[in-house]
Parts: sequence; structure tokens; C-alpha cells
Amino acid sequence: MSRINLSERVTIYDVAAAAGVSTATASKALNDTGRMSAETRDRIRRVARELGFRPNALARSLTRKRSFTVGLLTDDTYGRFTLPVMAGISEGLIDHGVSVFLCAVEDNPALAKVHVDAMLDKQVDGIIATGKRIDKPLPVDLSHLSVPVVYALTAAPLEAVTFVPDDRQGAQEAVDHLIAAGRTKIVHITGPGSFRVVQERASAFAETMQSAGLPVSQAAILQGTWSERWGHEAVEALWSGENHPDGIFCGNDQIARGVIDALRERTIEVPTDVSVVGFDNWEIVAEQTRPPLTTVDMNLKELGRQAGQALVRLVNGETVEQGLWKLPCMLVVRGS
Amino acid sequence: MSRINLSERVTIYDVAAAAGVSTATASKALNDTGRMSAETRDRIRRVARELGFRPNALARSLTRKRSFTVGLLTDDTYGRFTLPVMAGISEGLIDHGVSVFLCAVEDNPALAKVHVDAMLDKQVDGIIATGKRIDKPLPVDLSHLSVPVVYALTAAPLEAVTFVPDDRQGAQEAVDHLIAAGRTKIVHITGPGSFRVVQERASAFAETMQSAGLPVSQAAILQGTWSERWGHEAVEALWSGENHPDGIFCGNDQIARGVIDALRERTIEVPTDVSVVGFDNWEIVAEQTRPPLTTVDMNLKELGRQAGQALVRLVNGETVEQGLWKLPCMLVVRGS
DNA sequence: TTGAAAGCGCTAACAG
DNA sequence: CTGTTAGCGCTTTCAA
Repeated sequence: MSRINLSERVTIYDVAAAAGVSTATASKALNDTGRMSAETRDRIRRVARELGFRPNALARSLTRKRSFTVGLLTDDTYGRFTLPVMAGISEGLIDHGVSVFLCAVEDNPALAKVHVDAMLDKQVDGIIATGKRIDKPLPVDLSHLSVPVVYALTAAPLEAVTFVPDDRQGAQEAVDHLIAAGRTKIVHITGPGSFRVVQERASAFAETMQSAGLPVSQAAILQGTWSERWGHEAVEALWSGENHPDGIFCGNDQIARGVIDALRERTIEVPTDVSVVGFDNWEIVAEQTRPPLTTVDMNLKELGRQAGQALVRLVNGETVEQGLWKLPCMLVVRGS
Repeated sequence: MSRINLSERVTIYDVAAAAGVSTATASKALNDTGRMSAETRDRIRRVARELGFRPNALARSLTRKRSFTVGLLTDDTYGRFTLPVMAGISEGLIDHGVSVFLCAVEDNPALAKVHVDAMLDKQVDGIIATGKRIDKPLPVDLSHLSVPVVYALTAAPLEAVTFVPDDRQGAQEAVDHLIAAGRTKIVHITGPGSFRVVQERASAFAETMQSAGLPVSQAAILQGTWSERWGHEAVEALWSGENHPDGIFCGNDQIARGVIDALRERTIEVPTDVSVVGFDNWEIVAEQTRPPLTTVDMNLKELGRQAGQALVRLVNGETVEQGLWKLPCMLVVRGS
């Protein structure tokens, strides 16, 4: 059967006709399925290449019932955490030929629902939920969808597959670094206690100190806000008393920035008198402190990549162990 | 004709059968096309709703030759500019029912090509290119594609449709603000001259000064790097000579941060002795300076939204005026 | 006002 | 080894 193709786009019919075979054969040749003589296969492929044939993914998805497309939901439009995660997801998935629908939902449940419905209508093979806090869920329930869901850097149901940075391990590396530098009077200046990461990092701090046989007094953990200002205030408080610390582990880089500035204002030398370690490796902050900040990197891009790959496995029907996957952080040593 | 649907998904056949009409009628009823009795239309719609019918967008796209999907290409995986632009695009397009494919391409031409091909295979209706610098193109040529392309915050061919912030206007607002505050000895501390935004902001600075009848000496424009350090250095240089400025317009917020810190270290009061204005409204910087920074916001989200809407218009066959669309910036007045 | 039928471009049984 | 055929789920003439 012949059929006339008026559109500029070359279809598998064109290839089949030009190669003198049926579309079925052409399809098999191009997908490396079925069996046929190597000669035929090669010829069809050559013809396809010459014609510049590109299969219409829509048509293919329709029959295969697989769109090679996933949805990415995020509630974070300004934060610095999401972009690396998204980039990692995108990078990790393109290798599998899967594309990513980006959906920014803010904290708007209605908008989130619209996006999820749109994704489902477009037959995404799965969904990745990502956000800015590991203890706050997205404003939409994804737990009873017809497609698999993977969570990254956002709160998730217990039985879900979730990827987060290993805050404990990161904090431990930071403290170990301080200890290895000969520091013994170490304090932890961190953010609001309502954040789970604050609790995790703080308890890892305490445990690491204890297992190194170092004292950790009640006053060694100072909770405040995620701000430079709080770094300043904390230093002021610490140095207004006796017994100044010689090592400070900060809950994030902004606090560390405030701490370092405050120390300099007091002409306390970093790292000679006091060593400082941050958390996040937010380069814009960490590289601008004087001296540059030693800090913990959460490997967010890698986290995104793994989330993407886990989703692909789920979509392929492979099993992925449920629960919280804690991915290792990495200490980045600079001058502080 | 009847047909059995074993999949969980309800199709238009199910709706048609349940409503006792043909699929053609069902389709028309649901898409508000064709003519039929209001009663029939309502009944079909009600049945569809009861059954939870959601049309398969893939199948629809195949016949309509329109996927309601666009590709978003970016070379910026860490910067702060891209995320708001992307969020704006996503937000502006979901209203039209169009979804966005996110593609992070770094500076990798091969990767970029892979992504563009994948998007085309998936029959995107159009492509938006975005990046971190208005004077650097993405590592892939998009000028001869079969679908329309819109550029936002990245370098583009002359005849393209491109959206960028109006740097001149933004700079002018900043300088006008300084002048309105009674400042007369104003300098501009900015980034590397190789950036087009540096040139634009600098020339707008000079022009605004001149039209206000204020002197702008050769030494009034100081180019350096986009860093706090440079802000410090510039202040040092300025205050090592005579004739200190009473107003400083900085090329970005980081420089402004350095400037403000340096001024405080010299016990020069901001804004009493010197007013400072930044550029970018990067909240994490602008809200942390002491006092908080008055700065120029580029309205990036709105820029993204407009880019998305322009693309939709192009896809719909409407015309969009070619060339550079400069979108207004907005001065955010804080304490500096 | 409604429906039958022909596709959109591709894949996958099943025959030959 | 290759081709015929029947869909995937939806839209859209065209005829009734």
C-alpha cells in the first residue's frame, strides 16, 4: 500500500517505501527488534539516515504505552537547592531517552493539582517530587497515582522511595575535620529547631564529639535563624562569657559567614584562633568569606541523578527499596 | 461498534458507550465543537465526569498535530537568574494547557543537540532558550528549526524574538533615586567590561548623571569583578584619594554588599553619609546587608511569563514583533 | 443532530 | 526472513 506524505516530516512510511520494504520491517530494522538479514537492516537504516528520519515519539508512545517522559514537581522557585537537583535529574534521565516536564507549583494546592493532572494526561511514566525542605511535603498528595513516584529533598510518605542528603554523615565529617585540626572546644551554631536538618546535624554533632571523648556542654548548641545576623549574635554571646570555643560548626553557610565576619571584627584570626566549618557549600557565600569557607557539600546534583534513575527503574518494573536513601555529603576544605 | 477496554484508564469509547452515542459525538461534546442538542452535550459531559474521563493527550496530539508542549533549554544550572525565569515560563504556560520540557545543557554542544533532537521528536510546539548572560548564546543553533523559538536572557540572532531586562532603565531608576536623595557625587562600581550589562548600565549611569546636570568624571565608573572583594577594593581606592562620593550605584548586589561592609569598616554611615544602590535584588544578599540594600529588581519571573506567552502566540500563528523586548526593571527601596 | 469511517505515525502479533 | 493487519485513543470530514 502506498500513501502520500505531504508534510515535511519524513515518516516510517517514507523510509519503508524508499527502502522497498514494509513499515513493519522498517520498524523492526530501526528498533533492532525482530529478525532479518543484516543486509536489509543496514539498508533500511542507511535509507532512514539519508532521509533524515526521526520517529514521532508521540505515535510511538501511543502504541508502546510508555512516553519516556516524567514529571518534575517542585515548590521551590527561588531557592538554591532545587536547581542542582533538577539539573541532575535532567542529566541522569536524558541518557535513558527520557524527558522531564518541569512544574513549578509554589505552595499552591490548586496549581499543583492542575500540574499533576496535566502530567498524567500527557502520560508521564512517573513523577519526581522535589522541594526545599526535607520535612515539608508538596501541597498535593501523590501517594495514589497510577504511576510511580520518587521523592527528592522533600517530605514523603514512609513507604515511598525518597532521596535526601545524609545530614548526619555530613555533620560528622565537619566535626571530625575540626577535631583533626586539633580543636577541642567546639560549638555548633545552627538554624531553627523546627527544621529537621537542624535536629539531625545537631545530634550528629553531639555524638561525634562524645565519641571523640570531647565535652559537649548544654550551651554548645545554639539555635537561631538561618542568617548572617544570627552568626554575629551568636559570636557576640559566646565571646561575652568565659571559655571561648576554638572551633565552630555552623548549620549553614550564611551563619558561617556571619560568624567569620564577627570574628574578624573582634580581630580573632580564622583559622589560627578559631576554625569554622559551614554547611551547604553555597559557593556564592563560601568563596566570598575571608578566608574562604570550609563547608559541607550535599552533592545535590548527584542526588537528582539518583532520584531520576530510581524512577526509571520503577517505571521499568524493577524494584527499588522503599524508604529514605541518605546520600553522602562531602567536605570541601577551603581556608577556614 | 463495541470494544472492550481492559486497561484501568477510561477512554472516549467508554464515555461514548456509557452515554449511548458515538465517539465522534462524544469528542465533539467534550471539545465544545460541532453542533448537537444541549441535552446530549450535557449528558455526555456528565457521563464523562462521572467516569473520571481524562483525554489521552498523546492521542490527541497525534491527530491535532499540536502537542501543547514546549521545550525549555538552559545553560545555567547553578545561577540564580534562571530559576525565576523558568518558574515564570512554567506558570505562564500552564494557563494555556501547555507543559514545559526542562533541559539543562551546561555548555555542552553535544548534550544540547541531544536535548533539542529529543524535544523535536516529542513534537514540541516551540522552544524557549534561556541562560545566564544576555551576551552569550547557548551552545546550539536554534535558528533553522521547524518550530518557533523565543529567547529569554540569552544571546539570540537579530531577527529572533528576545526578552531581556531593560538594564538601561533599571540603571536610570537607580541613579535617579540617588539624585532624588540629594546625592551629587555619585560613582558606579561595577563588573567586568566584557559583560554587555556592564556597558549598558554604565552608559545609562553616565547619561542620567549628565541629564541631571551632574558631573561624571572619568574616574566615576570603576570596573572590576562581580564580587564582594571588588566592592571592598573599590571603596578603598575611592577613599584613599580626595573627593569622596556621597552616592554609589553598584553593578550588582554582591559588589554592593562589599561596598557596604567596607564603608562600615571605615565607620562611614549608610545611608547618612553615603547612599548605596545595588542591582539584581538577590534577596539573600540584599536583605542581609546592614542596612538592607536598596536595589534594582529585574522582574525575571514576569520576563519568563512573557517569553512563554510570546511563544504561544507564535505557535498559534499569530505574529510577534521580532527583536529585543526590554522589560522594565523595578527599584526596590530598602534602607541603604 | 448524529454517526461511520478514515486517519495521525508507529508497533506488534501473526501469517506467509 | 518479511509482510499483512489490527490497533493505540482521539479528531474530523462527510454522509445520513
